[in-house]
Parts: sequence; C-alpha cells; structure tokens
Amino acid sequence: MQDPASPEQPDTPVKLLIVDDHELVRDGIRARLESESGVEIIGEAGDGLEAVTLVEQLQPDLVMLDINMPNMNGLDAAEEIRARELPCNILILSLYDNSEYVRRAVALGTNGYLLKDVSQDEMTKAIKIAAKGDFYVSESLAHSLDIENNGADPYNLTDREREILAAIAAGKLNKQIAGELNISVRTVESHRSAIRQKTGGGNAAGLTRIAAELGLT
Amino acid sequence: MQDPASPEQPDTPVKLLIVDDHELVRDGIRARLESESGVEIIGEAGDGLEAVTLVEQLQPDLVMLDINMPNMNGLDAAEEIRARELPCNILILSLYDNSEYVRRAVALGTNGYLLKDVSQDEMTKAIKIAAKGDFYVSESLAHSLDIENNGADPYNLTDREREILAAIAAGKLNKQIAGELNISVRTVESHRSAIRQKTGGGNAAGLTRIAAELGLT
DNA sequence: TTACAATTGGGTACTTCTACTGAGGTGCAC
DNA sequence: GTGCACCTCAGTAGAAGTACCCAATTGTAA
Repeated sequence: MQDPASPEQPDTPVKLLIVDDHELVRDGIRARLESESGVEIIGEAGDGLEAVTLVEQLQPDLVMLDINMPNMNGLDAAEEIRARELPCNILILSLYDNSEYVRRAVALGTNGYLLKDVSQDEMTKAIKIAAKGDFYVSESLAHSLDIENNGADPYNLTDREREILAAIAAGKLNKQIAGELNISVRTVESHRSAIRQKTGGGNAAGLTRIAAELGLT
Repeated sequence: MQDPASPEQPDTPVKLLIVDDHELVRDGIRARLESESGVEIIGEAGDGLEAVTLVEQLQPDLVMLDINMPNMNGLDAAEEIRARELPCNILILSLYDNSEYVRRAVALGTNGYLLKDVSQDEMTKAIKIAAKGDFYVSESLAHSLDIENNGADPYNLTDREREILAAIAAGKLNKQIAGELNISVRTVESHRSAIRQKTGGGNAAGLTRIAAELGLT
C-alpha cells in the first residue's frame, strides 16, 4: 500500500498517534503499549478532525483510528489523510465487524482493520505490520474479507440498491427518493423490491434494521 | 440502596470485579485503577454469565458491569445478582446514554451508571460512592435521570405504546401485532398514530430508528 | 459478438399505512 | 364524583407500499 517515511530498522520505535473518543480506551491502548519498546506513543486525539490536524503536525508513522467518533468519524478521517497525501500509515480499530466498514477501509487504502476484542499480542503484531505499510486484518474478520475479495457483500446489493436502502432507512418515501435521484417512482419501487428479495428484509422496518446492520445509517 | 459487607473504613480497599467483553477496556480500567490504593481488582469476567459466577465465588464489594456483552448482558446479570441476593454493589459502565438503559438500571437497584467517556477522576469517585452502597450517575446523564424522576421518557410514551413500538421495529405488521396482543387492528393503528405524534417518527423506518434510540430492539 | 448484470420504466391488483373524525370503558388522583 | 390519562374500537378517504407481470438501454465481461 503506502510506504511513507516509516523506519525499516527494528531499533527505531514506531511513532504512534492514538485516536479514540473514549479516554478509557486510549488508556487501555497506552497501558498495553508502554511495555513495548518498539512503539512510542507521540500523541492522542479524541475525534477525527483533531486526528487529521495532529497527523499533519506530529507526522506519526502510524495512526490508530477508532470509527465511531464525534465531529468526524475514523473512516472519513482516513479519507482526509489520504486526500492530503500525508505520509502516515493507518490502522482502523473498530467495535464492529461490519463488512461495509471493512470494505470502505480497504477501499481507502488503510493498512489494517482491528476489532476491539483484539488481544495484546495481536495488537502489537498489527501495529508492526501496519507501520511497515503492509496490511493486517483481525483473524476473526477473515471471512468478511473473503467475501469482499469475491466482490460481494452479504446480500449482494448493488451500489444503487445500497444508495436506495440508505434513503429508505432515513425514513424517506419512494416519491422523495425518486425526486432526489431524478428517477421514476417505479424505478425506486423496482430497486426496493430487489432489495427486499435479496435481504429478506420484509417491510420498511425490516429494511431499516438491515441498513443499520450494513452501516448505512 | 443496598448495603452489604462493604468496608466503611477508608483503609480497607474496595474489592472490585471488572466485567467487560473487551480485554482492551478491562486493561484500560486496570491501568487507571492500579495507582489507586483504595481499590483492589480481584477478578475479571468477559460476559454476564461469568460475572454472576465470579460474584458468587469471589464475593467482591463492587462489580463494574458493561451492558453489551455476549451470553448475558450486563443488565440481565445485574438482575440475576439481585435475584440471588448476593451482597455486592453494582456499577454499570455503558457506551450508551440511553434513557431506557438508565431507567432499567435504576429499577434494578444498581449503585451507579457511568458512561465510557468518563474521566479517571470521575471513575474513581463513582467507584468509592457505589462501593458504599450509594448511587452515582455520570454528570452528562443527569438530564436523563431528571426526566426519569419526572416519570416520563423523552417522548412520554406509555407502556403499551413502547410495546407496540418495539413490535413495529421488529418489522411486524399491524395485523400481526393485533393478533399477538389480542386487540383490534384499529387499536394498533391508534397506538401507532399516537407514537408517531409523540415522537415525530414519521413512517415505519423513522419509528424503527426511534425504537433503536430507545433501546427497544 | 454474444451474454449478462445493472438500471431504468411501466401495467395491474392488492395490501398496508396514514390522517382525520368519532366514542365507550377502566382506573387513578384531587 | 369529577376529571383525566390510558386503552380500546370504528368509519372513511386517500396515500404509500407490495407482488406479480413485462421490456428498453447501457456497459462490461466471456
């Protein structure tokens, strides 16, 4: 993936920026890594905006990004860091083994995706790998990635269908959606019908639950 | 609330059991408290079932319970601990400032409700208070509790309305709901109409989002 | 080029939901 | 006992969604 100014020598510690909106989690990460000689925590941030600013200022080798945060979420922050071409590797640390999240993290060219139930050993391993510019993913997420590599999500929804599913979950009526997308109500109904068939979602309430499951809210 | 065999003397440390399904969070709590002389961590659990077992075996003064966990969630574990009349104070530690959760925690006779964005100072303070058998709640949650004390939730829904809202969010049709509750479809429609009016929820998708917000899923 | 998937749009008939109106019965508080 | 909130049920009208059927266009892959 990316190969910025990260050190190839094992004796130069990895300069790490921790980003999570919960101080408690940051404390946990800090507690785990302070015994690791190969990692040096050079800063912390509590939301995505702050993260982007600090990546620019502190120039860490690696930034560990939580996803759910106020102001700017971790995936958007990753996108911004890539857009500004900041020489920093990115490791996503999320609560959710949501395939949409993983899909997007991969698409953004991040260097790894960890679940928060990760063990200490796996975390340090992931940090080393991601800091080199390679890619690491939680073993428990391997199946999601397999699916991703096959080019399909759990329900095989197309982009358009996901777009419309998100609108349905937002409580919009078919008529509204048709207006916003400049297509006919019948077309929206066709998509909606296809979504129901693929997901087994049933009515609007069921589809809304599935949209939440896919992270489309 | 409860006043079990917890020590009144400040020099006897509080025997604490930590329960969270994420080792990372447990590490964070441990890191924060190991500098505190007044607290001794005597065990950890990763789910609610294990928590109840360990409370029985280790007899801690206080158990810190996460809510979202596999096997048995924290609120159900708290209920079980109270049902077995185990002499242990309970402090809930949750990600969510969900008024339904807070309501239930209060109803179960727990000794506090903390959000995970809590600072180190507030956490130790809460532990001291809860270990004495008093009640502590996050300052940021005070408003939810005020509402609770006024006998109302954010939307002023009645019990029946919450029941029906949950059914709607589960994707059930009015006809199904009517059948299960042995009432007329028209009555379900009346309730549904009242729910929409109170919550501004709009259609089924909107109501489903609100149900999720209220923890009725 | 052929084949296929995705997106687009329509017809028809049916079910479900929404928005308004009305009211009877119960239980609790002042 | 007089209100009041809650739960119950109904009529009517229209809007929205569901379940089938169908096909034209576009782009991409075999």
